[in-house]
Amino acid sequence: MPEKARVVRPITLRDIAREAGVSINTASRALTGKPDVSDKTRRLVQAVADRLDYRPNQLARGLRQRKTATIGVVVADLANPFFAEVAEGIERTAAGEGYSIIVANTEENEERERRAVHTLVERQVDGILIAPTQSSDASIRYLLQRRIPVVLLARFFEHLQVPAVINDDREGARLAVRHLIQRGHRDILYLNGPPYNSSARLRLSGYQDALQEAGIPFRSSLVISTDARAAGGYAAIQQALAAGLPFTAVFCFSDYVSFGAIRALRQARLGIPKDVAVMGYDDIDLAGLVEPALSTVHIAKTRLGQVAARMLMGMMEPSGKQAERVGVTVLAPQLVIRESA
Amino acid sequence: MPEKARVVRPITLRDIAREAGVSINTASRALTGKPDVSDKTRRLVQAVADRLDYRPNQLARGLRQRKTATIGVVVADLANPFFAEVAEGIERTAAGEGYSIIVANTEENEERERRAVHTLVERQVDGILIAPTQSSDASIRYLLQRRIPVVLLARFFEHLQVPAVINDDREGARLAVRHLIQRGHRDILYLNGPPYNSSARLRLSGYQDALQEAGIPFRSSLVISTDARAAGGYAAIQQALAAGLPFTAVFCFSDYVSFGAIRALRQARLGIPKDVAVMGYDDIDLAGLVEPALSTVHIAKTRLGQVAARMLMGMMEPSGKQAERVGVTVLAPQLVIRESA
DNA sequence: TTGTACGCGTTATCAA
DNA sequence: TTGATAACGCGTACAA
Repeated sequence: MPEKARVVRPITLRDIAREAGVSINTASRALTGKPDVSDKTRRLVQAVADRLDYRPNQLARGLRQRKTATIGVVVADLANPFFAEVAEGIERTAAGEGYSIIVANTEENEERERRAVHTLVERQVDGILIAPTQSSDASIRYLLQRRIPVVLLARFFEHLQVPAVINDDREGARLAVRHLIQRGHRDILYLNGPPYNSSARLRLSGYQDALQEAGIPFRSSLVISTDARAAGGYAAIQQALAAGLPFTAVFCFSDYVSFGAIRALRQARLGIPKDVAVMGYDDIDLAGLVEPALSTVHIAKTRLGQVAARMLMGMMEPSGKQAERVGVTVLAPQLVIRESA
Repeated sequence: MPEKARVVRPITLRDIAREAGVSINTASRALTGKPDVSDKTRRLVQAVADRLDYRPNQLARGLRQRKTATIGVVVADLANPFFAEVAEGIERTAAGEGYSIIVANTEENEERERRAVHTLVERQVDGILIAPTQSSDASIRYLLQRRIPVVLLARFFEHLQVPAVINDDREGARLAVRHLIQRGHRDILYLNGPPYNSSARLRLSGYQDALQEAGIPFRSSLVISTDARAAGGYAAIQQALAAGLPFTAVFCFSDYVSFGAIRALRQARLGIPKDVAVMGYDDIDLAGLVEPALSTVHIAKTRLGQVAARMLMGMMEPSGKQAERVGVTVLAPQLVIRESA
């Protein structure tokens, strides 16, 4: 007959206290490094805790302290290298300060975002980092109203005063398109992201800025909205080619879109950059590894995550700044010229 | 003088109870869908809760129930598309069942893994999914000893009986190398991962299997260990070329390694697959988008995450299976022939 | 069907 | 310097 598995009850402060012959209170103070504990008892308690491998229950601690050392991270798509790198920057920074992160995916879905935010609130996270689906700002307003520290990632709302860490999208697009123009292109296709996305709007402005500087008239027919994925870039190029749109260069909303676009161009037997130049945006890891190496606009993704996390942790301190006083941090984009343009 | 910001105290069950004119207990039972509550009071309580936008404190609930509906996820590198996709599969599955995930990165560092596991234990996660750094099994043994449900991701320990969801690495490598042999290659370089990694060992076996089947003698000089990153693949090829190693094909531990290898081959003016055929492993998103499109071995990454999450959630149920009875799930790899080999 | 009392494990307050 | 006591917000016996 098999022995019944003995369920090991976790060691609590009470166990430590009993074993060390002190009160629970004293055990707590000793272990949390509070003053007003004699060195002798502190060492004793510490020794017992070590021996029993005591692990404080952070649930109980959080309940009591109204502070969980947890940050909620809400992104559109974890599998997207852009967000994955941002998340990595956040995780590293948070872990360094003793914070854990709860991660939720929205897939750009408003309802999933709503649920994710509620879940995080119920789990008493100390603050939230979120790349908002911008079809609605309800979740953000909800957090503001509940006075929960929040910092937006990579996107922002013009009409809402919320701290954010973003890339200078307008400038980045300007740099990219200016580069294409310098290489002699005048018919530049722009495969943009979805219009509700703040980056998409700003990059479109940057695209227009660069054209205007060069005295090239803007043609809305050369701007195609995509879903910002590779398939979108692929489809958009096919569509452009079929429609007989005249272009010698393509500026893409993201590196992913570029990869799709390049694939479609190749299938049409167009050489890159010989026949058509291509520029991406984001500078994901693989951009420099493919053939032709992708010319693109670099965003400091881990840095973005790191800065956002630091900003949030600052707001979460007892004496931390209020959201209204934090503002928006804008990261400078950087042009990366490789082979595709 | 600025008005002092009134901190809005969160709504608790007590507030609901008072407002609805019932006891806290009744409020709780009404909201958690327990029986023994009249429809009338249930509706009343529910209405009050909705009106006040009540959010149950999951810390308190978890403390009381000894169950947090939280899964700890420990991976080597979130920014690696492989783990990012696995994580996505986990998140989706978990969220669908009301679970949240706390994510930690180890960067293959044993010490970070140790800390991550302790943190998760202290936060009372109901179970842990982990891609173990395999330089040590201490963290895994710790979890087993504490009887915390754990499922390994993509890697496993021969000497430890721990549930795991893995890819059939040996078979995958066999398929890849067999394919190269069928294309007429006999001098096949293998850029392997680090030797402590279980996948690296198994894929090496698969490589040897395929050679043996074809009666090709194994030469250890054709196996180079890399750090499984693009830079590693790049360096390994340079080294192989410099050493004058004879090879007409390269099998790589991962797609990332392939990209690095391809870059180095190109710089040496070698055509792919004309002069050298290249096969990867993983089939990350971008493998099919680059030029030449990468031939590789497909791993169902989101599926791996999904299966692992389901397995873990099964073990976490009160009547759930014990770890010893769960076993290892092996996912079948799939050969994907594109252009590079 | 409803309410009272207690405990989950911790920290904070206050008195000794 | 230490200890008793009361929370934190919720769920669960048990009694009404």
